[in-house]
Amino acid sequence: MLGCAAVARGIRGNKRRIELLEAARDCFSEHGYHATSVDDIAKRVHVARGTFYLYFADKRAIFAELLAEFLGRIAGSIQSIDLADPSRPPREQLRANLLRLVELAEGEPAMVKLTLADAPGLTYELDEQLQTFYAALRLFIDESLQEGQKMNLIRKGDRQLYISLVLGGLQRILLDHCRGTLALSAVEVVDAIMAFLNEGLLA
Amino acid sequence: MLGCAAVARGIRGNKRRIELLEAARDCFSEHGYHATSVDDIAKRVHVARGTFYLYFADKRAIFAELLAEFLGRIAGSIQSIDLADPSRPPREQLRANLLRLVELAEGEPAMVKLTLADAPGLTYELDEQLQTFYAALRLFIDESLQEGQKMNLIRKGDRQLYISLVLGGLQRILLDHCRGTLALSAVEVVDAIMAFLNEGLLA
Amino acid sequence: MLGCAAVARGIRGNKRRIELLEAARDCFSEHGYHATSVDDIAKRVHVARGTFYLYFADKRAIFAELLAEFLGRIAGSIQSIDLADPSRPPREQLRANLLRLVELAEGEPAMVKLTLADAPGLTYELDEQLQTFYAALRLFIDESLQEGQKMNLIRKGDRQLYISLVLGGLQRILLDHCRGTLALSAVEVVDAIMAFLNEGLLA
Amino acid sequence: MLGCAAVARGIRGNKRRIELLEAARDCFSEHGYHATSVDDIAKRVHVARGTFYLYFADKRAIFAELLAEFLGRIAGSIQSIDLADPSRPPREQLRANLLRLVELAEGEPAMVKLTLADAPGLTYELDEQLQTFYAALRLFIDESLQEGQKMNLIRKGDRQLYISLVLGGLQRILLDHCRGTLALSAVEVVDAIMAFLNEGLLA
DNA sequence: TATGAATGAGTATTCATTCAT
DNA sequence: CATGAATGAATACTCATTCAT
Repeated sequence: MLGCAAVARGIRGNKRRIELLEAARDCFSEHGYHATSVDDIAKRVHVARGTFYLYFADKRAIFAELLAEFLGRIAGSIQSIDLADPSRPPREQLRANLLRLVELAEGEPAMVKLTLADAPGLTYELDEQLQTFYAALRLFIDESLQEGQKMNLIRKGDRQLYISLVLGGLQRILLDHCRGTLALSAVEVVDAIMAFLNEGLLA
Repeated sequence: MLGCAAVARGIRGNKRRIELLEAARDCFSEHGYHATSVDDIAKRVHVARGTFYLYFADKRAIFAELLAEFLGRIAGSIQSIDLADPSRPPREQLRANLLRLVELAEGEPAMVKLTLADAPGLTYELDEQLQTFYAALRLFIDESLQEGQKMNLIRKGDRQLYISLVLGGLQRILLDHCRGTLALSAVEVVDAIMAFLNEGLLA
Repeated sequence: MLGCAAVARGIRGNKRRIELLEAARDCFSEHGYHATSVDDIAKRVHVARGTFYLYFADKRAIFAELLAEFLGRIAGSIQSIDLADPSRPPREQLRANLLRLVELAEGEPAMVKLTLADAPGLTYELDEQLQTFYAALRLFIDESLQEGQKMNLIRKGDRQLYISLVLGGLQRILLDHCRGTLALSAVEVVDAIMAFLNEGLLA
Repeated sequence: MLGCAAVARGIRGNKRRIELLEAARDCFSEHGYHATSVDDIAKRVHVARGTFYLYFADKRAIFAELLAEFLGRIAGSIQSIDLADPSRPPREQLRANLLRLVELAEGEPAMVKLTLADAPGLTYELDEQLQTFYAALRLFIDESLQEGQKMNLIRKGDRQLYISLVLGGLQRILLDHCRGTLALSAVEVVDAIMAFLNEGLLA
């Protein structure tokens, strides 16, 4: 879990760090950021409060690190679509992207909740962190859509609105999927999204 | 006599209540729930802290009331679609619903932010409040979709997933629209959504 | 006591402020700055911890205010020596200055201890505050000495060293006088200092 | 054999002790006692925190030891004045004492600051330590003055006050001299003090 | 109705000190 | 001798809430 971002402080120290990160992730996602005290996190690892501060500057720091790490994994799961590759049609590549995303979310339901439901509006700095990520993501998607529109793979229309629509829809689906509200497999989710993108909702 | 006096007080009292509600709405949307103190709200109305508690039980109460009132207005703006009315085809009715929603949001950007970005994950009780609303909304939409699928107006497929997708997309659009990120008029936004629902994104 | 520097917050509030200032002065002088907690100060006034923060931003603020107020009173007790006034010879004026100083100190033994023994080396900001005061004081004395040297009222020699010697001696005397170590009256103390300035120590 | 090993350890251990003492002296004089953590001291010697506690019981202990050592050296630099020695007139002996003191201070500016500016008001125990030293010093000076007064070498007057005045003045001069505020050589400083003691300040 | 002084529970954070390795 | 991870007591500070006026 939690990738292998932090390597400092030797192997022992890193283990404790990761324990704390996982405990924080679970506390935050169960009770929210504000309702979680540093002591809650420390207690969950059976460690004294002071120990927490050996590894993280403060409460925000551990949240920011959780967030940064997960946003990084999300970014890593998205691959640029190669329109020229004859062996992999664009729709296949898009589908693969969606599938990786859904599977990543499935494996980290707590982080999905933190990232999509709790993080927005927590702190100015955290919001910055998120805005930066989303701005980059939207830019990336915008360029892909523009390319697609040129090649008539994507319908004409306001791309920013399309992005909002798709991004929002996808976020909601990931959240609901992780919560178990949607009783579908990853593949079924992706297929349904693809169908929607292909034909819309109205017959 | 007493009655009259009481009513008079009631009316003035109501004015104060509304001032406080508006002040709270603006404080919350500007700085977030936790970064807003009861004193901030009271000061914005040029009233003492104690006065706040004459009108609201506590801080959560005023947020809950703001939320309930706005969710009520959202619910009120959505009209059931009458499939039998020959003078108003279903798509027209759906379009009208969306337009009312977008215009409602346009008029209350602060409440849109509070409802969609800040409220989730604030408190257990607030989450309950939201879940209840969304559950009812989803149920309502689900029934409409079911009806529409029966009559071949809506494509087959997992309705819950469709709802998540559309709801999430719509929420994101409302948020971005209120933030001014989307440089479109209400009608243009609605048209684009309708186009998406009609044909999807991929050409 | 404690002058009338703060007038804000109405009469009631000012009373509480002054109570807190006096409590802080006594706590600090009895146990030192670091060994005094905000709670100690509040308890001494039979008031809750939070009340302290209604009147002072933090612990340093109340110390800084005590110090500033007392340094102000010291400055106010020192009068420029008018060499031209035939009715009041310079020595008389110097004597009067010293007497005012000793009497001021006698009335505020706690503040003497805080200012002379505890304040130096507490905080960077506090040190600044003191340095500024002493720099101004030394400058003032230096000008007086220079004038005196011109008129042959003061012996030639390095003025900065003289100032250090006299200032240090005076501080020590004030401290010891307030502690009761010196079993003398204010007038006797002043007379002895004057004798020393006149003739030195060695016969 | 064991003895030799123990001594060897003792010698190395002593080296570490001294390194720690010097590091502590510099940390304390740079940032003050409270702003210096045990870790700061240990880090300065490139040693782990735990190592500190192999040599000193706690933080106060190392400060107390620094202080005791320096007070000891001060005491050692002061020689009893032999009034009977015809080859060395009393003023010469006094002058020599002052010169030794100023030169000692010049060589240890950090300790001068610690002893004169920081130590007073730090801890009850430390204050005791200082009071004991000063009491002994004052007693010693008092006896010398008494002797001097008997022989008409010292002016009549309250000896305790004289001591306060001279001690305070001397302390201030040593501090300012170490800070470089006084732009004089050790000899010049001593000469000025002697002139002051001889004739006072007023012409 | 309105006030605002007072409350005190709640938390983040620091750091001297210990101890297993 | 040396380490440094772990400890947890100690404290400053915030802020929702109350209540006497």
